[in-house]
Amino acid sequence: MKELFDYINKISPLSAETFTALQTTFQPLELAKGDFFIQSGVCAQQIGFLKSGVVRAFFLNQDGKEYTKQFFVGPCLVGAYSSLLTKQPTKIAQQALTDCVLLVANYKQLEKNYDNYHDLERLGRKIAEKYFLEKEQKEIEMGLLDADKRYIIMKEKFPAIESIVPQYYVASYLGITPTQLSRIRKKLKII
Amino acid sequence: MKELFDYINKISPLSAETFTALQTTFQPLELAKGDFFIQSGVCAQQIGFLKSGVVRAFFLNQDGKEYTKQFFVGPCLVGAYSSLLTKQPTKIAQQALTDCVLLVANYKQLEKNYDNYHDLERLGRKIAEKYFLEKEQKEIEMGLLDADKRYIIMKEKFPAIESIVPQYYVASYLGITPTQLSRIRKKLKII
DNA sequence: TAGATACATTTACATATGTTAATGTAACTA
DNA sequence: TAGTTACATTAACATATGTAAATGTATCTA
Repeated sequence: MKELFDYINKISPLSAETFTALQTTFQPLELAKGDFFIQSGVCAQQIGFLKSGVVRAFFLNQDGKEYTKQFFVGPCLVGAYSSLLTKQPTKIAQQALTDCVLLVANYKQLEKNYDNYHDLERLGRKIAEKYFLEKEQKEIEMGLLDADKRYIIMKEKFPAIESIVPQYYVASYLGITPTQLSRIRKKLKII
Repeated sequence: MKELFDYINKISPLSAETFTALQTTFQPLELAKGDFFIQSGVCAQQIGFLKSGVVRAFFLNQDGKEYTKQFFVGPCLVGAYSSLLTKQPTKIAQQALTDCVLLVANYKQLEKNYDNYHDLERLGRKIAEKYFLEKEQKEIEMGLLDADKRYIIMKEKFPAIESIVPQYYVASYLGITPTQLSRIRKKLKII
């Protein structure tokens, strides 16, 4: 539980009282490699704190084409955030790429506490703002940069990712095919 | 001021008291077509409520290439949100594409009120969450869809946009060149 | 060790998109 | 009205990326 406390406090500090109220709603959970934290099509109910492991969030369209939205590398929060917010079924699935250790909580229960704990509401705001900043960054990259530049940026952000996840997931994160990623890697090696 | 009140209440209702406190920080502002609400490179200080008019937010990279992140069609909020959050100079400029009527407020002053008014903090959370949802949607479109599909989606979302803004801004919103947009339009007309 | 499995790379060709420059078109202006 | 300005379209060619299939390369397993 200390890891969660430390992680949260870096985003927005909570009073001891608030954290105690929060604490009781979190339960331990373990995922084996390949397990889903959440499947596409269901309404998200849980938010998770990923203590260790790697999870990928991905979108699968009607043609069977996948887009890997994000890699979560613990410690961080996981969960189908947009589904939690909208109460609609999630279009984005989240799957463990390695064995994972988590703490999970029912999001509705957390939300209820917003009324009683102003500092928790602030945490909620800070988290939403943080997520917005991340999304905006990636949006700019996708709109403005070629895949090879996006690849370089990704390697700076997650230097180890290629040794953890298969190359076709990396390609899908970049919005390209494994073939094209192969070409880019080759090109960058030569340069 | 009523328009602002109505707009905000749809996102998250405020008490009369909170809204009164808020109200005093907003001042009227008019922008002529072509004016900048905020220039790239400066620290954003103001958040604006766009009563009427169209503003575009865009990113300009070192090569002089532009990416139009967003069209704001009033009534809605404008402002370099990421710069307001991070207190760093904005990389994203915002420019009036038509004459605009706004109410503007100093963001720091608003932020101060977060401490005193829980419902304002909630509004801040709801706005951040709303922005996140929009960004995530666009991210998926950019990662998964061809430009012609993105064009069709954009037309559904802003049916009038092409009659308001020049075509090269639309192209830049889609992450393509005017040339390519011209081809897509032609293709879609034939089909 | 031989085969199977899972993934990565390469090849050949097709399509989407970019670049540059020419041409078209409408609205404004002297 | 003729020229100018601002923008859109088109043309010709180059590059980035996709698709499908073959090949390469580890690692696992019987």
